[in-house]
Amino acid sequence: MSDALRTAVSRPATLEDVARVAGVSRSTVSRVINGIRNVDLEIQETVRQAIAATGYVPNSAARSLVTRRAGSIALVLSGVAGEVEDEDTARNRVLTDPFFGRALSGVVGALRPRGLHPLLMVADTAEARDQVVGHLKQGGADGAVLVSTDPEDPLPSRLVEVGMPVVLFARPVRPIPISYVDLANRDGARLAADHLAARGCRQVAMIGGPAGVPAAQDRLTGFREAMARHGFPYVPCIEGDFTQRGGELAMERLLAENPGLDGVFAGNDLMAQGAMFVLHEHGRRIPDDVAVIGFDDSSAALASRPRLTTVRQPVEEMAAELTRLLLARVENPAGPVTSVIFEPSLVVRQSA
Amino acid sequence: MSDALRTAVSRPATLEDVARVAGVSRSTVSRVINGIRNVDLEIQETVRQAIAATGYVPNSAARSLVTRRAGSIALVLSGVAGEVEDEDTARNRVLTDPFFGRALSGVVGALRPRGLHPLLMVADTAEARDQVVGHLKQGGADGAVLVSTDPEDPLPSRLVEVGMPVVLFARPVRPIPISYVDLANRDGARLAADHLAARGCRQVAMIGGPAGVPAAQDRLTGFREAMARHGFPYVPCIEGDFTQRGGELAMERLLAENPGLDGVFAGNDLMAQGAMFVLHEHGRRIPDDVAVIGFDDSSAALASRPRLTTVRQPVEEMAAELTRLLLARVENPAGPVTSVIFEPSLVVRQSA
DNA sequence: AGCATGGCGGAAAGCGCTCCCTGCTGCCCT
DNA sequence: AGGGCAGCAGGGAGCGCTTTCCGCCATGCT
Repeated sequence: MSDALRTAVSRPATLEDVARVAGVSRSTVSRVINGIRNVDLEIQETVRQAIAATGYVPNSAARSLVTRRAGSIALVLSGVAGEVEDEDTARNRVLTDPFFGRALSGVVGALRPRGLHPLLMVADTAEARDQVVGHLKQGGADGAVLVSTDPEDPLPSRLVEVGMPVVLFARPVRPIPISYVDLANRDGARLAADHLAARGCRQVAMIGGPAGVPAAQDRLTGFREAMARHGFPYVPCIEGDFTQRGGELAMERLLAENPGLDGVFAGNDLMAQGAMFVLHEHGRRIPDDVAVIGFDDSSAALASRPRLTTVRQPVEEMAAELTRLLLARVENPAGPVTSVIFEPSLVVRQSA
Repeated sequence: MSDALRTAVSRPATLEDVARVAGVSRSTVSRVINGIRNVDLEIQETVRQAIAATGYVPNSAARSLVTRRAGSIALVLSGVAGEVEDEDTARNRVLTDPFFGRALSGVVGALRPRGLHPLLMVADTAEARDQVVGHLKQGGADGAVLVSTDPEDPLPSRLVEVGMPVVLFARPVRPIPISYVDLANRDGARLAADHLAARGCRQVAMIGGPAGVPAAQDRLTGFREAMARHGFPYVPCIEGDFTQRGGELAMERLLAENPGLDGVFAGNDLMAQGAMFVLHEHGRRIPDDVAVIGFDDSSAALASRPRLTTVRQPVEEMAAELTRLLLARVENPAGPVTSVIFEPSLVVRQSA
């Protein structure tokens, strides 16, 4: 026994070692460790002691080899390369975006109870995408949670084609058999419109997200529809790129074209923040002269002054649910493709 | 051949399959894939074609089993549990912190050329820490980059003890044999002090980080020393917790105790931002009435109005270097323990 | 011409684990 | 009282890969 202990120090203990110490076979030890089926209680105890004595930890590579399970899932950030910026800057922008942090938090939270951890992959170039596909095919992960910023991203369909369990944050542009979570974006936009109208705003405008992004389209459509119901048939909209800088630029133009503007709805909080800065520079008081509503309820909403009234998107819960969807698919790849749509809510603070 | 191709479709191709198609042995194929040693060029070509034809991808579990390399490294965020907040909130705060995003970006950037990806682990509870240690011992990752917010975090020494390649972001409180990167925090604080003094500030104060954090201590010491050289023997300091809210609270107190204050140095940008809000509420103009300097040069610095003058910490480069340090250690565990100290720089914008 | 030399490919031994299959024991049912 | 039939433990195959060892052949030397 002391011999067994000694070898355990030099070389990591194996099942064989534990079996020898416990005086049973490998199979029995394996049974105790995994689905404890058909093992005498007394023997179980002996084995457990032997495990403790040897300091045994199962080797995950060996286990993966036979079970064909990696025991990890990939979190892929895809299609993030801007056209002008370089790779590093683009990666940086995405990873620093509060949205990403919240999504990550949700994924981690959902994975934790299963003892799993996400493998973080950034697929911002064609080469990186190949690498991701390769890694998953190698069995480097059992499935992937995809957060794609580019609606034309080829990765989702590629992964679905190779039979990988994949789920998507946000509805895909083209219908493909894939589970996803999304937000009822139109409803969110309606919430904002109703609030602005109730405040008595008579000349509102929107700073939209990139035209190609479905969520951005839905927010615009929803906003315009709701405003139309309130008697405002046309709402001007300038397209932004979901960054603060983009919001500033859009606001400048909006203000130039509509000096009498008294309400702004931005496609996300970052752009709303940019808009508020510009409004401030132009001497407009918020919310007295111009009311501003954002979208997301990210940390930026609380970190701005005045504090931003915004449409809350429960990103953490959405990411957690998405992860659960993936896990279900990993368990049962033939299972149904499902999607869950979350309802937004309006968080009223000071800006509107 | 068509038969070989057909089976390759149903079941992932193995080395054996490739060997059969190429008409060589497993060993040869393996040699071609890895360190191409002693293989005839013509045969290499044949093998490569066979690989392409079968769509072969090496199974990483099998490879790991024999090479004893996981082919991934862990990025561990440790000791993040606040005392009052719940687990989810704490995790959220850390993952949403711009500092984390930048660090992550650096790690990913350094890993990319090697075709590696980080496994993200959050070790905020004792249980989670055990899980991390377990996972690493199982061979789930070849090493770990540790970003620890709590200076008393037991994880670094625990991992060093079990012989895991580990590196640390920021100098450990107690000296342990571990490679790390850090910033010359005192120099950074001096930069801020010199700038404030040069502006003609006569009554400056500081909003420090948590007293237990070495970096926070260094920034305070460095600032006080430099201010003393400028003829200001005492600089009041209120401790914050590196959050915007903490900065607001500290600023309120500072203002109450030193109404004539005309310069503030905050231990990080988030707190500086909070301070600016409070200053604004109290009718102080920035930088005319009160000059404000932050620390980090995070995205928050650019996202605030006026734009924050701050001490830049090259987090991305530091994280990248740290990752390289880890990789070196994984390659050669007996190698020397090294640490790299980065120099900060002052980024002058509008707030000071 | 014969022998050492070295480049090159194949055979086979595992890496540590899971899981199927077999065989043992003790019990119940007929 | 004998034949099954659970319940439980062990033997062993094999997951897909790397790597050592060995033997083959062609070359260069004496």
